[in-house]
Amino acid sequence: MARPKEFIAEEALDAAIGVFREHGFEGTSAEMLVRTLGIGRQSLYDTFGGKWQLYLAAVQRYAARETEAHLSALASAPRAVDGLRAMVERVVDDAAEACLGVNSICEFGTGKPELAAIRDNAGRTLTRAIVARIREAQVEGDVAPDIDPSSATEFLQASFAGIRVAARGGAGHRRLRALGQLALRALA
Amino acid sequence: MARPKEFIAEEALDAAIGVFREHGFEGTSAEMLVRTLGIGRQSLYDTFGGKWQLYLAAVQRYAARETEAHLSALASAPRAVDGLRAMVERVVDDAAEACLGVNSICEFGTGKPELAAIRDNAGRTLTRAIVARIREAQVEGDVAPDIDPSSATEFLQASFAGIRVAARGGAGHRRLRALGQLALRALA
DNA sequence: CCTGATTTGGAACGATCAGTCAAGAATGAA
DNA sequence: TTCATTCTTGACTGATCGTTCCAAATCAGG
Repeated sequence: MARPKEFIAEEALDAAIGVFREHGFEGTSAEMLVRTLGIGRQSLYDTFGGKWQLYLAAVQRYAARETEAHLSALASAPRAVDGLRAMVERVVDDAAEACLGVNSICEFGTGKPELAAIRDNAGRTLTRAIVARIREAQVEGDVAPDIDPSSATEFLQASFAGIRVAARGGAGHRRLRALGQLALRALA
Repeated sequence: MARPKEFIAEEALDAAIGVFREHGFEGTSAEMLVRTLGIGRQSLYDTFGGKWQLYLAAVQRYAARETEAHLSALASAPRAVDGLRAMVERVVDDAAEACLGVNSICEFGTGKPELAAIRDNAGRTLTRAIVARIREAQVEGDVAPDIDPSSATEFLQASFAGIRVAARGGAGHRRLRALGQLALRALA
């Protein structure tokens, strides 16, 4: 039909995730994006619409990837508590890179409905999966029966945010692991 | 000798804290500051030096206030564990407003040494106080003896960050309280 | 009352911002 | 090959950024 694009939109999106997670939305300029994505200015605007839309798309993609990684770890062991532990350990191991989710929450809070909607949608599936796994672990005797599974799930997710903020603040892998272990201890 | 200032630097700083904690550094413009602080542009630059220096001063002052509030809650009860609980509950109660500390960590990470230095200095005193109170609580039998007090302290601080991120993401007071309770449970 | 010192507010600065335009380059279909 | 269509490139836009300059205003000391 006509000239094909010289880049792959998804790869560009991945590069955009890398910039936004490190510098935030306001801290990222259009020129940084053009340089990092390796595409022309006009291509960027033609393909993604603008800086804000690109940001939303990046958060969306990041949330999907992150959810998948969480679910995968969660299901990686037959015993529920081992799945929970694997999920925590993956967060610890990957915490060296800033989390775009935490970043977007801190930067915009609940002020941008479109952004909050992306986060909520991505979080729903994960939340359900964690709740289910905690219930399992309660049946298996690895999580205290008096704990509300929903609260425990929110606690784990908050702990992930805490671990990631700590990592962003300079905490090393050793300390992060201790944080993860203590978070799990709260459920025992 | 000459014309006195028409504003009080510390009050202006408090106003600056209010703007920065809500919009971050990059998200705050000089005009927003001028309007919110209620002082002239030139007065702002004469008094504080510039946007970045004002930000550093705001973080500094915020860190001092926050540290004091933590220490006060920590010492508010004779029994150590009650002091720890009071500290957690204060964080929960004040989480409706964004935390400038968490914000600055998320926005800049370890990239700005001057900023990291402010945080580290403010954190040192608090960390020592929490460690001491946790040791006390261990002696009193309220915190498990096999827990490393330093790790537990870092865990509590990370939990504060988690609670604050959750609040910024829209979690209500009820949920935040559950997070705080679970964090304390990890120490028992 | 002056006079020297300092603050103040508004205009203005160059730089950079996100976003657009136009013209050339590259493609597939006819 | 030719043509219509799309993509790419780089110059360009008005707006806004943080910051500075300057003149008027306001004080304290003599």
